[in-house]
Amino acid sequence: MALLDTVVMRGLSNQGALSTEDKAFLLELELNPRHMSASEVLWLENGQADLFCVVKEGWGYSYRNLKNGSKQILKFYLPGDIIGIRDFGFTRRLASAAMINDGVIYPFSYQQLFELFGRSSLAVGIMATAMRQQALLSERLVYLGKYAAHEQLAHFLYEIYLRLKRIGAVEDNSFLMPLTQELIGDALGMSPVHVSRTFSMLREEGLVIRDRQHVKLPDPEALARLVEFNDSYIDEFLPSAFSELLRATP
Amino acid sequence: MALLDTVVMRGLSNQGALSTEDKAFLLELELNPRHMSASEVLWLENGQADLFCVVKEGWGYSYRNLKNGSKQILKFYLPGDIIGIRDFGFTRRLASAAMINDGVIYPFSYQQLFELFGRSSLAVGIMATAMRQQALLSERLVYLGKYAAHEQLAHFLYEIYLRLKRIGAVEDNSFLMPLTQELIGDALGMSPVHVSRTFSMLREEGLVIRDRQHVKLPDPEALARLVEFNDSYIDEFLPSAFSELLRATP
DNA sequence: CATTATCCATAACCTATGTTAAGTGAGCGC
DNA sequence: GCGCTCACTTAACATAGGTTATGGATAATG
Repeated sequence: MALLDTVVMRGLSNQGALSTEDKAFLLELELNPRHMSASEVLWLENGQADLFCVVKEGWGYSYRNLKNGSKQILKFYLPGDIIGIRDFGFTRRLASAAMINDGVIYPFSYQQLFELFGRSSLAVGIMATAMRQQALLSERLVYLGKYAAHEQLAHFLYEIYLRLKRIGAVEDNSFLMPLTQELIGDALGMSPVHVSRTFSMLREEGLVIRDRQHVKLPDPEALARLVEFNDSYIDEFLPSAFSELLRATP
Repeated sequence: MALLDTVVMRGLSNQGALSTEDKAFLLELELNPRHMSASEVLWLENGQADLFCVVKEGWGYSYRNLKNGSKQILKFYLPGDIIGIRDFGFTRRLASAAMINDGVIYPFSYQQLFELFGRSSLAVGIMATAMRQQALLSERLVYLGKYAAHEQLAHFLYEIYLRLKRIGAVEDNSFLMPLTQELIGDALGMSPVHVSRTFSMLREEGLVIRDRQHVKLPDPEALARLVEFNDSYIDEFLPSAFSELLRATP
């Protein structure tokens, strides 16, 4: 029962929180264990997201390949860890995953996970929202790790731009951003002075016009190109991933 | 119906995925809106984690205060965002949260969220696992943002140490770590050369002994002090947070 | 209107970390 | 045993970004 070997589950089980039904359900969930060899890829970025795995033996990791040829590792997975719930709520993988050394994993389908949430698509929605937040966090981590200040800031502004656009708070490529440069610095891990420098840089390149809280991106697409913005993680119409599942489970 | 104003929920609703029961449940969930003024704190790190909020108006942010006096912002929250599900599954807050400007928020209790998951503490377990992953991610982000290389590496090693200890893979303060310095560099956003330099530094200080994959931490507590490791996010016996809830909802 | 506090821009200087390169030792195939 | 390759170490040099400081807007306050 691989899922039971998960740290949290083991805790729940010890406390008697898992009902007999729960345990029966877990057994039902179980697919075949899969033996993996070192460096074997579990899935690639943009691949179909339809399952997650419990790592039984060996180490794995998830990572994003970057435009400059390097990669940013998001997380190492040790035995007992669950790999791949990150993408629950998305149709495609946001990051690749691979093994480091030989190991054994137990795959579970999202479909099964979905059934687990029972009748409430509300619960699914909450879960999806949480995963979407995590996606934003991961993306920021990637930029913190490997990109230069002007790329980070461009990425940050573009993200805000997209998120505001979703809720109709962008007009004529302009929006209100009630942040001081100090706050932005605290978010991007850079000194306020350098935030200012970097804003000046972007201004000179005609990418960002800013007057206090008023921000205008004259050419959002240019910004997006600069940072190779992968908007699937923010713009994807999440629930579509569920509508299929909903159809499958009447 | 603030929760319905959430991006994901709106999507679900549009697609007719929400049943009448779901919607009734949502209505029931609703507490009173709360008017917040600029800079007002929603909660502090280590405070009790018992609710989350939907931001209706204004901007908010979550952040961690760092030992060096600065802070790392984890996320900005815009209208329609949910703030505070991050801590679902923990008893205490892992990060503080505050408003940036004036606004309105709708609080919801974790208790209600818990009921939403219905009879399945399995679902709760999955959710908690996901949140725990996010906590690790946040912690890494904090270190990427504001700490020097040797602090980052020390933190990384201590995290691995704790995680391996949980699953009984540490003996006599030693463990097997099948990572190259290049992989570690890809995780910490630093060049492999600097990983080597930094390992040398930690070795000279007697904090880390390493021979290829064999790692020994002669004095784990010293490492923990060096990085002010907040182990609540990794070591907390998560399900205890639920046992109360379970008792409350027979 | 005067005063003060914020926020921001720019400059000069300093340091941590990236880059490139060369050398060492362990493992492994031949 | 010989010559690979791979992982690591150390050194010399380059640079992005931190730090400190100063001045100038703009907004808040009396």
